[in-house]
Amino acid sequence: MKYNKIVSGNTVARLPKYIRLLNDLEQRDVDHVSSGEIGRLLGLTPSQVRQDLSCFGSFGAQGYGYNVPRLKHGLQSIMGLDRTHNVVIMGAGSIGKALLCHMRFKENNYRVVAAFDVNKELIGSELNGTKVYHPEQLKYLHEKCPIDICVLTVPAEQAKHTAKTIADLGISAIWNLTNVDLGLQHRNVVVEDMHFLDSLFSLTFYLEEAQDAVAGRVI
Amino acid sequence: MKYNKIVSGNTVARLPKYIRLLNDLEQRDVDHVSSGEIGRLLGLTPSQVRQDLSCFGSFGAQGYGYNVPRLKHGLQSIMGLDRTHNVVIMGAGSIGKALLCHMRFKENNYRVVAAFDVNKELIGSELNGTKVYHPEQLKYLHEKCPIDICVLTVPAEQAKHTAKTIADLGISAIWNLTNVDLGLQHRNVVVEDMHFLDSLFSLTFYLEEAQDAVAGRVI
DNA sequence: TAGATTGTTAATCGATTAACAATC
DNA sequence: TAGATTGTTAATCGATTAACAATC
Repeated sequence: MKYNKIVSGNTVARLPKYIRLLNDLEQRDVDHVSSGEIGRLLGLTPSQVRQDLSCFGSFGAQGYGYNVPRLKHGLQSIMGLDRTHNVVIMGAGSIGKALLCHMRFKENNYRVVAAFDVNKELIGSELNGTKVYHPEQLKYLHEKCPIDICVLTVPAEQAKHTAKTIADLGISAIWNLTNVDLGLQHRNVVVEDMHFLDSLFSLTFYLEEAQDAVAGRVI
Repeated sequence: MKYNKIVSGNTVARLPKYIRLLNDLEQRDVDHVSSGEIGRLLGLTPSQVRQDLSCFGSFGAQGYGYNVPRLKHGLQSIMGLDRTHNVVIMGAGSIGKALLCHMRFKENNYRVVAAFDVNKELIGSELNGTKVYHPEQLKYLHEKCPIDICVLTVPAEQAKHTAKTIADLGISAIWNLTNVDLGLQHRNVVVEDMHFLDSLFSLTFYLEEAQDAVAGRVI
């Protein structure tokens, strides 16, 4: 994929929101949309929308806007969502299980190849059609069927160690849901953190701030 | 809480990371730490750390740095984490259950008052010590015991409707884990989104980008 | 005291917003 | 054609980084 500009992290974080909106519009049979309308629906300025999209090429047409399916497919291709990615779940505790049952992996072109857990009662069983293995099997699985993304849902104490194992095997992406900073030294592994507690703490901060404002205290 | 400066969203997003680090340091009996050391451990510049902290007052001492417990308690107080917040879980599906079992709510001063679900088999049961009610009970519970934070883990189709109900009841914070943009009009409700798919999509983008770079393609 | 490190002011860098020629 | 809207360049705004006096 060839880009026109350097893509900022903020832009990348907005791409899924564009895709989400475009899916909505497509389902409602809207065939085209302007940057102004996209902005209105997502709380962005028209300029921002056009700047974001122009990082990846020219999707629109003057006087008309953007063709919804075309832009959607364009963005999906840019994000790699049109290719199938092999995924494994490390840790079949309740968060792992919840993801297995409720994340629309298949619909979004992710193939959940296996789950891994040290719990002997789980090993050999199936969770929503995905078989659970002992973690030491990961190496063999990866050799047989290369893993693109490891979803890390092990207990916090095992997070760093498991992450290192994954990175050492040469798996290139970790989706980290452990609320632990992995602190990996590997250059060639991409990590995306989803820290539940961090998010809840931020919410709490804003809640307190809003209540202070109502109480008339100085902010 | 009185602040020196306007606190940017980026700064707020970093506060939980400081707290996480300070907890670590406290457990290892480190009694003081410099902005340089904090920066090294979190991948920030010393300046950035000092700028962030100076939004909330003067926690440090020249030539010494920051006292770990003092800074930790200071930040916790600023974020409101030293006060107890009443929480309910809307939607006791597998994500709701996973949160009930694995989020350290209690240890972090959140009191999970109740869970709500339309599933008749769940109503009346207990999940990890939390009783499940029919959603229409929320109103009465909130009158009896004011809810600070609603955790939204209902299916996507019900997300917007449930959010509106919550906001109409006057509950001031929603932690949204539904992968849906709620689009609330209420000014006085604080929403924090945790979009699983958005996060996975961002990871996928970076993975593709990294692979393109390895393949020597132009970026 | 001398070295270390803060809090804050100034400089730089990057992201957002505005403006506008091109054109559907 | 006239109105609408793009893609891009320039202007503005905000966040990060650097510098430094104050001082533990």
